[in-house]
Amino acid sequence: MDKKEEILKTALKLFVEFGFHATPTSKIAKEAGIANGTLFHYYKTKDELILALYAHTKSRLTEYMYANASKDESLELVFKSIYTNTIEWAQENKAEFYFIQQFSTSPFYGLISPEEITKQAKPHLDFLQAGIKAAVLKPLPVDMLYTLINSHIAGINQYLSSEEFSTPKQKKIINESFQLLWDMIT
Amino acid sequence: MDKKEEILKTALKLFVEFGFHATPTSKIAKEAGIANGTLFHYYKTKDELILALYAHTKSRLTEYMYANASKDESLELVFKSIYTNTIEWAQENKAEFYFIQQFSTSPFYGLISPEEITKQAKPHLDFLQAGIKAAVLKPLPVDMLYTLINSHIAGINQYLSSEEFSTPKQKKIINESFQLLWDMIT
DNA sequence: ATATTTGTAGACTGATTAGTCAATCATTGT
DNA sequence: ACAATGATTGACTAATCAGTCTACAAATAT
Repeated sequence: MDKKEEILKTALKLFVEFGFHATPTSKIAKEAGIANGTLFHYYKTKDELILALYAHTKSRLTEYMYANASKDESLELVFKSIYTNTIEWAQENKAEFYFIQQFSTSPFYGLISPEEITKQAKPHLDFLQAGIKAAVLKPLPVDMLYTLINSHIAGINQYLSSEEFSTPKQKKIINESFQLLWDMIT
Repeated sequence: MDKKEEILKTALKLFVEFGFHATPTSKIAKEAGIANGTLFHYYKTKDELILALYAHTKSRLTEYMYANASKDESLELVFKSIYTNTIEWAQENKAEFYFIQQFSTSPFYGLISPEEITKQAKPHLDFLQAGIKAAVLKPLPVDMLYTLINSHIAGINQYLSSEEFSTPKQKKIINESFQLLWDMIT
Protein backbone atom coordinates (compact mmCIF):
# COMPACT_ATOMS: atom_id res chain seq x y z
CA MET A 1 0.00 0.00 0.00
CA ASP A 2 1.51 3.21 -1.17
CA LYS A 3 0.62 5.84 1.40
CA LYS A 4 1.86 8.67 -0.75
CA GLU A 5 -0.61 7.69 -3.46
CA GLU A 6 -3.31 7.16 -0.88
CA ILE A 7 -2.84 10.69 0.42
CA LEU A 8 -3.07 12.14 -3.09
CA LYS A 9 -6.15 10.11 -3.88
CA THR A 10 -7.92 11.18 -0.71
CA ALA A 11 -6.83 14.80 -1.01
CA LEU A 12 -8.18 14.92 -4.56
CA LYS A 13 -11.53 13.59 -3.49
CA LEU A 14 -11.85 16.00 -0.58
CA PHE A 15 -10.57 19.07 -2.40
CA VAL A 16 -13.07 18.48 -5.18
CA GLU A 17 -15.92 17.93 -2.76
CA PHE A 18 -15.18 20.62 -0.18
CA GLY A 19 -12.59 22.91 -1.71
CA PHE A 20 -9.16 23.93 -0.45
CA HIS A 21 -10.61 26.18 2.20
CA ALA A 22 -12.68 23.47 3.83
CA THR A 23 -10.51 20.38 3.80
CA PRO A 24 -8.01 20.40 6.64
CA THR A 25 -4.97 18.19 6.49
CA SER A 26 -6.33 16.34 9.52
CA LYS A 27 -9.38 15.32 7.52
CA ILE A 28 -7.23 14.10 4.66
CA ALA A 29 -5.08 12.03 7.01
CA LYS A 30 -8.09 10.60 8.80
CA GLU A 31 -9.89 9.66 5.59
CA ALA A 32 -6.72 8.19 4.15
CA GLY A 33 -6.40 6.04 7.25
CA ILE A 34 -3.02 7.38 8.29
CA ALA A 35 -1.69 9.48 11.13
CA ASN A 36 -1.46 13.22 10.93
CA GLY A 37 2.28 13.21 11.09
CA THR A 38 2.61 10.77 8.22
CA LEU A 39 1.04 13.25 5.85
CA PHE A 40 3.62 15.85 6.80
CA HIS A 41 6.35 13.29 6.48
CA TYR A 42 5.61 13.03 2.77
CA TYR A 43 4.54 16.60 2.11
CA LYS A 44 6.22 19.32 4.11
CA THR A 45 3.27 21.70 3.84
CA LYS A 46 -0.32 21.69 2.70
CA ASP A 47 0.66 23.86 -0.25
CA GLU A 48 3.29 21.35 -1.27
CA LEU A 49 0.68 18.61 -1.19
CA ILE A 50 -1.65 20.66 -3.36
CA LEU A 51 1.09 21.42 -5.87
CA ALA A 52 2.18 17.79 -5.97
CA LEU A 53 -1.39 16.70 -6.53
CA TYR A 54 -1.70 19.08 -9.45
CA ALA A 55 1.55 17.99 -11.03
CA HIS A 56 0.63 14.34 -10.61
CA THR A 57 -2.87 14.72 -12.03
CA LYS A 58 -1.78 16.92 -14.89
CA SER A 59 0.89 14.51 -15.98
CA ARG A 60 -1.57 11.63 -15.90
CA LEU A 61 -3.78 13.56 -18.28
CA THR A 62 -0.93 14.54 -20.56
CA GLU A 63 0.22 10.96 -20.75
CA TYR A 64 -3.22 9.75 -21.75
CA MET A 65 -3.66 12.51 -24.31
CA TYR A 66 -0.90 11.26 -26.52
CA ALA A 67 -1.68 7.57 -26.14
CA ASN A 68 -2.10 5.59 -29.38
CA ALA A 69 -1.12 8.58 -31.45
CA SER A 70 0.83 6.95 -34.25
CA LYS A 71 2.73 9.61 -36.05
CA ASP A 72 2.14 8.03 -39.42
CA GLU A 73 -1.41 9.28 -39.52
CA SER A 74 -2.51 12.53 -41.02
CA LEU A 75 -2.38 15.62 -38.84
CA GLU A 76 -6.14 15.59 -38.66
CA LEU A 77 -6.27 12.05 -37.37
CA VAL A 78 -3.53 12.65 -34.82
CA PHE A 79 -5.28 15.79 -33.69
CA LYS A 80 -8.58 13.99 -33.46
CA SER A 81 -6.99 11.24 -31.44
CA ILE A 82 -5.63 13.75 -28.95
CA TYR A 83 -8.97 15.52 -28.83
CA THR A 84 -10.89 12.29 -28.24
CA ASN A 85 -8.41 10.96 -25.71
CA THR A 86 -8.58 14.15 -23.70
CA ILE A 87 -12.34 14.20 -23.48
CA GLU A 88 -12.52 10.50 -22.77
CA TRP A 89 -10.02 10.85 -19.96
CA ALA A 90 -11.93 13.80 -18.58
CA GLN A 91 -15.14 11.80 -18.62
CA GLU A 92 -13.58 8.76 -17.03
CA ASN A 93 -11.74 10.84 -14.47
CA LYS A 94 -14.20 13.60 -13.73
CA ALA A 95 -12.85 14.45 -10.30
CA GLU A 96 -9.31 14.63 -11.65
CA PHE A 97 -10.25 16.85 -14.55
CA TYR A 98 -12.36 19.04 -12.31
CA PHE A 99 -9.46 19.38 -9.92
CA ILE A 100 -7.15 20.54 -12.69
CA GLN A 101 -9.63 23.26 -13.57
CA GLN A 102 -10.23 24.14 -9.94
CA PHE A 103 -6.52 24.47 -9.37
CA SER A 104 -5.90 26.42 -12.58
CA THR A 105 -8.57 28.93 -11.64
CA SER A 106 -7.20 29.56 -8.19
CA PRO A 107 -4.29 31.56 -6.79
CA PHE A 108 -2.38 28.30 -6.39
CA TYR A 109 -1.77 28.35 -10.10
CA GLY A 110 0.37 31.42 -9.57
CA LEU A 111 2.78 29.32 -7.52
CA ILE A 112 3.84 27.46 -10.64
CA SER A 113 6.75 29.13 -12.37
CA PRO A 114 6.23 30.58 -15.85
CA GLU A 115 9.05 28.34 -17.08
CA GLU A 116 7.20 25.26 -15.91
CA ILE A 117 4.03 26.41 -17.63
CA THR A 118 5.88 27.14 -20.84
CA LYS A 119 7.56 23.77 -20.66
CA GLN A 120 4.23 22.02 -20.22
CA ALA A 121 2.67 23.77 -23.19
CA LYS A 122 5.69 23.43 -25.46
CA PRO A 123 4.87 20.09 -27.16
CA HIS A 124 1.30 21.16 -27.80
CA LEU A 125 2.38 24.48 -29.25
CA ASP A 126 4.97 22.79 -31.44
CA PHE A 127 2.35 20.42 -32.73
CA LEU A 128 0.05 23.29 -33.62
CA GLN A 129 2.89 25.27 -35.14
CA ALA A 130 3.66 22.35 -37.43
CA GLY A 131 0.02 22.28 -38.45
CA ILE A 132 0.16 25.95 -39.37
CA LYS A 133 3.40 25.55 -41.29
CA ALA A 134 1.88 22.66 -43.25
CA ALA A 135 -0.94 25.04 -44.15
CA VAL A 136 -3.45 22.70 -42.59
CA LEU A 137 -4.35 24.98 -39.69
CA LYS A 138 -5.24 28.64 -40.12
CA PRO A 139 -2.31 31.00 -39.58
CA LEU A 140 -3.56 32.24 -36.23
CA PRO A 141 -1.25 32.99 -33.29
CA VAL A 142 -0.43 29.59 -31.80
CA ASP A 143 -1.19 30.77 -28.28
CA MET A 144 -4.62 31.82 -29.39
CA LEU A 145 -5.19 28.55 -31.18
CA TYR A 146 -4.05 26.64 -28.13
CA THR A 147 -6.33 28.52 -25.75
CA LEU A 148 -9.25 28.19 -28.12
CA ILE A 149 -8.81 24.44 -28.36
CA ASN A 150 -8.45 24.02 -24.63
CA SER A 151 -11.56 26.06 -23.99
CA HIS A 152 -13.49 24.10 -26.56
CA ILE A 153 -12.53 20.85 -24.86
CA ALA A 154 -13.42 22.23 -21.45
CA GLY A 155 -16.78 23.31 -22.82
CA ILE A 156 -17.64 19.99 -24.40
CA ASN A 157 -16.57 18.19 -21.28
CA GLN A 158 -18.84 20.41 -19.23
CA TYR A 159 -21.71 19.71 -21.59
CA LEU A 160 -21.12 15.97 -21.43
CA SER A 161 -21.03 16.15 -17.64
CA SER A 162 -24.24 18.15 -17.40
CA GLU A 163 -26.46 15.25 -18.38
CA GLU A 164 -26.33 11.49 -18.54
CA PHE A 165 -25.65 10.54 -22.12
CA SER A 166 -25.50 6.97 -23.36
CA THR A 167 -22.11 5.87 -24.61
CA PRO A 168 -23.02 5.99 -28.34
CA LYS A 169 -24.66 9.39 -27.88
CA GLN A 170 -21.53 10.56 -26.10
CA LYS A 171 -19.35 9.34 -28.94
CA LYS A 172 -21.57 11.14 -31.39
CA ILE A 173 -21.22 14.40 -29.49
CA ILE A 174 -17.46 14.02 -29.37
CA ASN A 175 -17.30 13.41 -33.12
CA GLU A 176 -19.61 16.27 -33.98
CA SER A 177 -17.94 18.72 -31.65
CA PHE A 178 -14.58 17.74 -33.07
CA GLN A 179 -15.84 18.57 -36.53
CA LEU A 180 -16.99 21.98 -35.32
CA LEU A 181 -13.59 22.65 -33.83
CA TRP A 182 -11.70 21.32 -36.80
CA ASP A 183 -13.70 23.41 -39.24
CA MET A 184 -13.05 26.44 -37.08
CA ILE A 185 -9.29 26.11 -37.03
CA THR A 186 -8.62 24.87 -40.57
CA MET B 1 -19.56 55.64 2.15
CA ASP B 2 -21.36 52.40 1.54
CA LYS B 3 -19.72 49.87 3.82
CA LYS B 4 -21.55 46.97 2.26
CA GLU B 5 -20.05 47.81 -1.14
CA GLU B 6 -16.68 48.41 0.45
CA ILE B 7 -16.73 44.94 1.97
CA LEU B 8 -17.58 43.35 -1.38
CA LYS B 9 -14.90 45.31 -3.16
CA THR B 10 -12.25 44.35 -0.67
CA ALA B 11 -13.37 40.74 -0.47
CA LEU B 12 -13.18 40.45 -4.25
CA LYS B 13 -9.67 41.79 -4.34
CA LEU B 14 -8.45 39.50 -1.57
CA PHE B 15 -10.23 36.37 -2.79
CA VAL B 16 -8.72 36.83 -6.22
CA GLU B 17 -5.26 37.43 -4.84
CA PHE B 18 -5.15 34.87 -2.05
CA GLY B 19 -8.09 32.53 -2.61
CA PHE B 20 -10.94 31.61 -0.31
CA HIS B 21 -8.75 29.44 1.85
CA ALA B 22 -6.29 32.18 2.65
CA THR B 23 -8.37 35.28 3.16
CA PRO B 24 -9.86 35.41 6.64
CA THR B 25 -12.78 37.66 7.38
CA SER B 26 -10.56 39.59 9.76
CA LYS B 27 -8.29 40.52 6.87
CA ILE B 28 -11.23 41.66 4.78
CA ALA B 29 -12.55 43.84 7.59
CA LYS B 30 -9.13 45.32 8.29
CA GLU B 31 -8.41 46.09 4.66
CA ALA B 32 -11.89 47.54 4.19
CA GLY B 33 -11.26 49.82 7.15
CA ILE B 34 -14.14 48.55 9.23
CA ALA B 35 -14.53 46.56 12.41
CA ASN B 36 -14.79 42.82 12.46
CA GLY B 37 -18.32 42.89 13.82
CA THR B 38 -19.52 45.22 11.10
CA LEU B 39 -18.74 42.64 8.44
CA PHE B 40 -20.88 40.10 10.24
CA HIS B 41 -23.61 42.66 10.67
CA TYR B 42 -24.03 42.78 6.90
CA TYR B 43 -23.18 39.19 6.10
CA LYS B 44 -24.14 36.56 8.65
CA THR B 45 -21.43 34.13 7.57
CA LYS B 46 -18.38 34.07 5.36
CA ASP B 47 -20.22 31.78 2.95
CA GLU B 48 -23.05 34.28 2.70
CA LEU B 49 -20.55 36.99 1.86
CA ILE B 50 -19.00 34.84 -0.85
CA LEU B 51 -22.38 34.01 -2.35
CA ALA B 52 -23.46 37.64 -2.24
CA LEU B 53 -20.24 38.67 -3.93
CA TYR B 54 -20.82 36.18 -6.71
CA ALA B 55 -24.43 37.24 -7.24
CA HIS B 56 -23.43 40.89 -7.27
CA THR B 57 -20.55 40.42 -9.69
CA LYS B 58 -22.46 38.10 -11.98
CA SER B 59 -25.37 40.52 -12.26
CA ARG B 60 -23.02 43.37 -13.07
CA LEU B 61 -21.64 41.33 -15.96
CA THR B 62 -25.06 40.27 -17.19
CA GLU B 63 -26.23 43.87 -17.14
CA TYR B 64 -23.29 45.00 -19.21
CA MET B 65 -23.64 42.12 -21.68
CA TYR B 66 -26.97 43.32 -22.98
CA ALA B 67 -26.12 47.01 -22.99
CA ASN B 68 -26.76 48.87 -26.29
CA ALA B 69 -28.32 45.79 -27.82
CA SER B 70 -31.07 47.33 -29.92
CA LYS B 71 -33.44 44.61 -30.94
CA ASP B 72 -33.91 46.05 -34.39
CA GLU B 73 -30.57 44.78 -35.54
CA SER B 74 -29.98 41.45 -37.18
CA LEU B 75 -29.39 38.46 -34.96
CA GLU B 76 -25.76 38.46 -35.97
CA LEU B 77 -25.27 42.06 -34.91
CA VAL B 78 -27.06 41.58 -31.61
CA PHE B 79 -25.03 38.48 -30.96
CA LYS B 80 -21.83 40.25 -31.86
CA SER B 81 -22.72 43.11 -29.55
CA ILE B 82 -23.24 40.69 -26.66
CA TYR B 83 -20.00 38.92 -27.51
CA THR B 84 -18.02 42.13 -27.68
CA ASN B 85 -19.59 43.58 -24.56
CA THR B 86 -18.78 40.49 -22.57
CA ILE B 87 -15.15 40.41 -23.54
CA GLU B 88 -14.77 44.14 -23.07
CA TRP B 89 -16.26 43.92 -19.59
CA ALA B 90 -14.00 41.01 -18.77
CA GLN B 91 -10.98 42.98 -19.91
CA GLU B 92 -11.97 46.09 -18.02
CA ASN B 93 -12.90 44.12 -14.92
CA LYS B 94 -10.34 41.38 -14.89
CA ALA B 95 -10.54 40.67 -11.18
CA GLU B 96 -14.32 40.47 -11.33
CA PHE B 97 -14.32 38.13 -14.30
CA TYR B 98 -11.62 36.01 -12.77
CA PHE B 99 -13.61 35.80 -9.57
CA ILE B 100 -16.67 34.54 -11.43
CA GLN B 101 -14.59 31.78 -12.93
CA GLN B 102 -12.87 31.01 -9.65
CA PHE B 103 -16.23 30.75 -7.93
CA SER B 104 -17.80 28.68 -10.71
CA THR B 105 -14.97 26.18 -10.55
CA SER B 106 -15.19 25.70 -6.82
CA PRO B 107 -17.50 23.76 -4.52
CA PHE B 108 -19.19 27.06 -3.64
CA TYR B 109 -20.94 26.88 -6.98
CA GLY B 110 -22.80 23.86 -5.67
CA LEU B 111 -24.46 26.06 -3.07
CA ILE B 112 -26.44 27.81 -5.77
CA SER B 113 -29.75 26.10 -6.44
CA PRO B 114 -30.32 24.50 -9.85
CA GLU B 115 -33.39 26.72 -10.23
CA GLU B 116 -31.29 29.83 -9.82
CA ILE B 117 -28.80 28.56 -12.39
CA THR B 118 -31.57 27.73 -14.85
CA LYS B 119 -33.12 31.12 -14.27
CA GLN B 120 -29.82 32.85 -14.96
CA ALA B 121 -29.26 30.97 -18.21
CA LYS B 122 -32.84 31.24 -19.44
CA PRO B 123 -32.60 34.50 -21.44
CA HIS B 124 -29.40 33.37 -23.12
CA LEU B 125 -30.86 30.00 -24.02
CA ASP B 126 -34.03 31.64 -25.35
CA PHE B 127 -31.94 33.92 -27.50
CA LEU B 128 -30.02 31.01 -28.95
CA GLN B 129 -33.19 28.99 -29.42
CA ALA B 130 -34.66 31.82 -31.46
CA GLY B 131 -31.52 31.82 -33.58
CA ILE B 132 -31.94 28.12 -34.28
CA LYS B 133 -35.61 28.49 -35.08
CA ALA B 134 -34.80 31.27 -37.51
CA ALA B 135 -32.38 28.85 -39.17
CA VAL B 136 -29.51 31.23 -38.58
CA LEU B 137 -27.75 29.05 -36.02
CA LYS B 138 -27.01 25.38 -36.55
CA PRO B 139 -29.61 23.05 -35.04
CA LEU B 140 -27.37 21.93 -32.21
CA PRO B 141 -28.63 21.31 -28.67
CA VAL B 142 -28.97 24.78 -27.12
CA ASP B 143 -27.14 23.72 -23.97
CA MET B 144 -24.22 22.60 -26.07
CA LEU B 145 -24.26 25.80 -28.07
CA TYR B 146 -24.39 27.84 -24.89
CA THR B 147 -21.48 26.03 -23.27
CA LEU B 148 -19.46 26.25 -26.46
CA ILE B 149 -19.96 30.01 -26.68
CA ASN B 150 -19.14 30.56 -23.04
CA SER B 151 -15.98 28.53 -23.32
CA HIS B 152 -14.96 30.39 -26.45
CA ILE B 153 -15.36 33.70 -24.66
CA ALA B 154 -13.45 32.46 -21.64
CA GLY B 155 -10.67 31.30 -23.94
CA ILE B 156 -10.37 34.54 -25.85
CA ASN B 157 -10.42 36.47 -22.61
CA GLN B 158 -7.61 34.32 -21.30
CA TYR B 159 -5.63 34.90 -24.46
CA LEU B 160 -6.16 38.65 -24.26
CA SER B 161 -5.06 38.63 -20.64
CA SER B 162 -1.92 36.63 -21.32
CA GLU B 163 -0.13 39.45 -23.09
CA GLU B 164 -0.32 43.22 -23.33
CA PHE B 165 -2.09 44.04 -26.55
CA SER B 166 -2.63 47.55 -27.82
CA THR B 167 -6.27 48.63 -28.00
CA PRO B 168 -6.54 48.35 -31.79
CA LYS B 169 -4.84 44.95 -31.74
CA GLN B 170 -7.25 43.89 -29.04
CA LYS B 171 -10.22 45.01 -31.11
CA LYS B 172 -8.88 43.10 -34.06
CA ILE B 173 -8.58 39.92 -32.01
CA ILE B 174 -12.12 40.33 -30.75
CA ASN B 175 -13.44 40.78 -34.26
CA GLU B 176 -11.51 37.88 -35.71
CA SER B 177 -12.36 35.54 -32.88
CA PHE B 178 -15.99 36.48 -33.22
CA GLN B 179 -15.87 35.50 -36.85
CA LEU B 180 -14.39 32.14 -35.94
CA LEU B 181 -17.15 31.54 -33.43
CA TRP B 182 -19.89 32.78 -35.72
CA ASP B 183 -18.72 30.57 -38.57
CA MET B 184 -18.66 27.63 -36.22
CA ILE B 185 -22.22 27.98 -34.99
CA THR B 186 -23.96 29.10 -38.22
C1' DA C 1 -38.44 64.71 23.40
C1' DT C 2 -38.35 60.00 23.71
C1' DA C 3 -38.37 55.36 22.15
C1' DT C 4 -36.88 52.09 18.81
C1' DT C 5 -34.32 50.45 15.45
C1' DT C 6 -30.12 50.15 12.88
C1' DG C 7 -25.06 50.75 12.35
C1' DT C 8 -20.48 50.30 14.29
C1' DA C 9 -17.00 48.98 17.10
C1' DG C 10 -13.55 45.80 18.93
C1' DA C 11 -12.51 42.76 22.64
C1' DC C 12 -13.48 38.08 23.27
C1' DT C 13 -14.24 32.87 22.72
C1' DG C 14 -14.37 28.15 21.52
C1' DA C 15 -13.11 25.53 17.93
C1' DT C 16 -10.00 24.41 14.49
C1' DT C 17 -5.82 24.65 11.97
C1' DA C 18 -1.16 23.64 10.03
C1' DG C 19 2.65 21.93 11.50
C1' DT C 20 6.06 19.87 15.39
C1' DC C 21 8.07 16.49 18.18
C1' DA C 22 9.61 12.63 20.70
C1' DA C 23 8.91 8.08 20.62
C1' DT C 24 8.30 3.57 18.42
C1' DC C 25 8.19 0.39 14.55
C1' DA C 26 9.81 -1.61 10.07
C1' DT C 27 13.30 -2.31 6.64
C1' DT C 28 17.52 -2.53 4.84
C1' DG C 29 22.40 -3.17 4.42
C1' DT C 30 26.56 -5.09 6.51
C1' DA D 1 23.03 -9.99 14.80
C1' DC D 2 23.00 -5.16 14.65
C1' DA D 3 23.36 -0.62 13.30
C1' DA D 4 21.26 2.83 10.71
C1' DT D 5 17.92 4.85 8.18
C1' DG D 6 13.37 5.75 7.08
C1' DA D 7 8.30 5.18 8.13
C1' DT D 8 4.58 5.88 11.30
C1' DT D 9 2.27 7.38 15.13
C1' DG D 10 -0.72 10.59 17.80
C1' DA D 11 -0.39 13.81 21.41
C1' DC D 12 0.78 18.46 21.43
C1' DT D 13 1.21 23.63 20.38
C1' DA D 14 0.99 28.14 18.89
C1' DA D 15 -1.53 30.59 15.89
C1' DT D 16 -5.55 31.64 13.62
C1' DC D 17 -10.23 31.46 12.46
C1' DA D 18 -15.32 32.38 12.09
C1' DG D 19 -18.51 34.11 14.61
C1' DT D 20 -20.50 36.27 19.33
C1' DC D 21 -21.30 39.70 22.64
C1' DT D 22 -21.75 43.91 24.93
C1' DA D 23 -21.62 48.59 24.57
C1' DC D 24 -22.44 52.69 22.44
C1' DA D 25 -23.58 55.90 18.56
C1' DA D 26 -26.49 57.45 14.94
C1' DA D 27 -30.51 57.71 12.66
C1' DT D 28 -35.41 57.17 12.38
C1' DA D 29 -39.91 56.81 14.00
C1' DT D 30 -43.59 58.10 17.36
